[in-house]
Amino acid sequence: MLKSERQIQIVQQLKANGSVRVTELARALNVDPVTIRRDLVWLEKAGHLHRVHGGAILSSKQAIDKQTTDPNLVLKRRIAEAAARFIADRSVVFLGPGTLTQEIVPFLSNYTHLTIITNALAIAWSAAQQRQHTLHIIGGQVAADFGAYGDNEALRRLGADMVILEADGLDAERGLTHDHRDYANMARALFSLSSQKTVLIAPDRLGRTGAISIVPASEVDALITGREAPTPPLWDLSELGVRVILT
Amino acid sequence: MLKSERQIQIVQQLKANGSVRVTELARALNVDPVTIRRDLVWLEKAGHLHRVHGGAILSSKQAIDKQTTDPNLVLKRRIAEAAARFIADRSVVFLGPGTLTQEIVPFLSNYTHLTIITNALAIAWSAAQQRQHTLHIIGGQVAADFGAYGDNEALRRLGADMVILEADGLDAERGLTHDHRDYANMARALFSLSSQKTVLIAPDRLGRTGAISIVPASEVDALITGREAPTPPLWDLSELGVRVILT
DNA sequence: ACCGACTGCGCACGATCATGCACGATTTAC
DNA sequence: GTAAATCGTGCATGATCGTGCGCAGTCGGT
Repeated sequence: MLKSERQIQIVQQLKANGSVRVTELARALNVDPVTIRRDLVWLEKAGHLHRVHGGAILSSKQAIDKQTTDPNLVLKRRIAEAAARFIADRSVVFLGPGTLTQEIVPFLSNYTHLTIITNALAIAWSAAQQRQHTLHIIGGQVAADFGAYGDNEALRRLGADMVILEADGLDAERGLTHDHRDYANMARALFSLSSQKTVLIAPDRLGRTGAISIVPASEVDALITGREAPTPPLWDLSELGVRVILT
Repeated sequence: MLKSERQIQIVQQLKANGSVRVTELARALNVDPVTIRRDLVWLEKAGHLHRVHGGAILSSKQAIDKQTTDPNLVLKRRIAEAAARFIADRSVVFLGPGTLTQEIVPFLSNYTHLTIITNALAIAWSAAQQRQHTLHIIGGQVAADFGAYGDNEALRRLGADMVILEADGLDAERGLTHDHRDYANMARALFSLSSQKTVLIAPDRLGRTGAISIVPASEVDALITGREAPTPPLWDLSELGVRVILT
C-alpha cells in the first residue's frame, strides 16, 4: 500500500469515527505502529488532525472544514500536495491567487524555510501562521472577486525560483487561459517573476479554452493536475515541452 | 478510550447537565476515580470547568470564554468603538497594525463605503470580509512579530483622510513612543499619509515613555483612550493641542 | 546496465505517558 | 463530633512515543 493511500485511509477513518488509535491502525493497515506515528506526524503538520497520546482526534480546524461543502476539496488537496512536493526547501516561491494554490500552504509547514511571495490575501493570511517562513506581500487594491491585488510596479524588483499559478483552461492552440480578464493580465505579469512556471489546473479544465489568453502553452514548464485528466490534450502538451504531473 | 476522548465526554456532559460528579464519571467511563480527578485538574487548567468537592461545575468564565481569552478585550473594544465613530463615512482611512486598531474593523460594517488602507495582515484579512469597502494593502515583508509590513516607497503615492495608529507610550516631553524600533520607524512614515493623526493607546500607557520616539505629542490630532486614564498627563496633552477622547 | 542519492519502512532501545492502587489528609454530612 | 466520602500524592506497571540504525525499493544520471 502506498504511503499516500494509507494516509487517506487514516483521514477517512478519523472523519468517520472522530478519532483513531495507533495500534488499531497499525493492525488494520498491516504496518508497524511507528509508521502510523510518522503518518500522524505528517498529517498533523498538514493540519488534518490533532495528535494525542495513543492516536489522534479531529483538529478544531477540521470541524470547520466539514462546513466548507466544496465537493472538490479532496481533489484540490491532492493537486496542492503534488505541487508542494514540487517546491524545493529554502527556495523562493510565488503563489498566485486561487482556491487551488491556497490549498498548497498547509503542506508547506514541513519545510524548514521558504521565502513565500504572494498577492493573494487568503494565502498571505494562512502562510503567516507558519512562522518559520519569510513572507512577502505585493501591495495594491484588493479585488473583491478573487481577493488578490497587483501593483505591477511592485513586481519589478522581485524574483522567485518558481511561480505557481492556476488557470481556467489550457490547450495547445490558445495556450493558458482564464475566464477573468483582470486575472489573466495579472498572471501574465506574474509569470515574469521566474523562469520556472508551474500551473495548477483542475483536470476537467484541460483541453478547455478560457476567455482570455495568458501565455502560450509552451511557456508553461510544469503542469499539475489530477489523474482524471483526458489523455488527448496531455499528449499535445508534452510535445510542447510541458512537463505534466498527474496526481 | 483515548484520554482526550474521555475529556471531551466530560466537557459535553458538563455542558449538558451543568455539573458532573467524579464517581458517576468514573463508573460511566469505566476508569478509576483518580483518573477522572486528573482529567478535571487538566480541564480546569485549560479553563473548561471549575472543580468543586465531588466533581466539577461550569466555570463562570465559561460564558465569556466564547468571546475571548484576552482580559483586556472589553477595554480594547471600547476604545476601538470610539475610534470607529471618529471615522467619517465614505472617507479614506489608514489603519496601522496592532491589537487595538484591529478591533476597529468589526465596527466598520455599518458604513456604506470606506476606502481602507492598511499594512497589517490581520486587519486586511478581517476588512476583506466586508465587501462594501475598498481595501488597499501596502506590500512588503511581513514582520513575524507584529504581522505588519512596510515598504516606504509604496507609501509615496498614497494619502488618506485620517491615519489611525496605536502606541506604547505618550507623554508631553518625549511625545509619542513605542517599545519596538521597527514599529516606531514605520509609524513615523505612516503619519505622513495624512494630516489627521489619530492615536489609540491603552489608558495605563498614558504618561509612560516607550523606548523609541515616533513624533512629538503636538503632532497628534486626536487621542483615544479609556476613562481610566490618569488626569495629569491628559492636562498636559490638551495644552499641546491634542484632542483627547475618553471612552 | 550500473550506481549513488533518496525515500519508505521496520526493528530496537531508552524515555515518556497514562492509569490504577494504596494510604494519609481533608472535606462533607448528619 | 464522628463516620463516610472524597481528595492529593507517591509508586508501580504497562502502553506508547521518539529516534537512531539498517535494509530494500525507486529514480535520475552516467
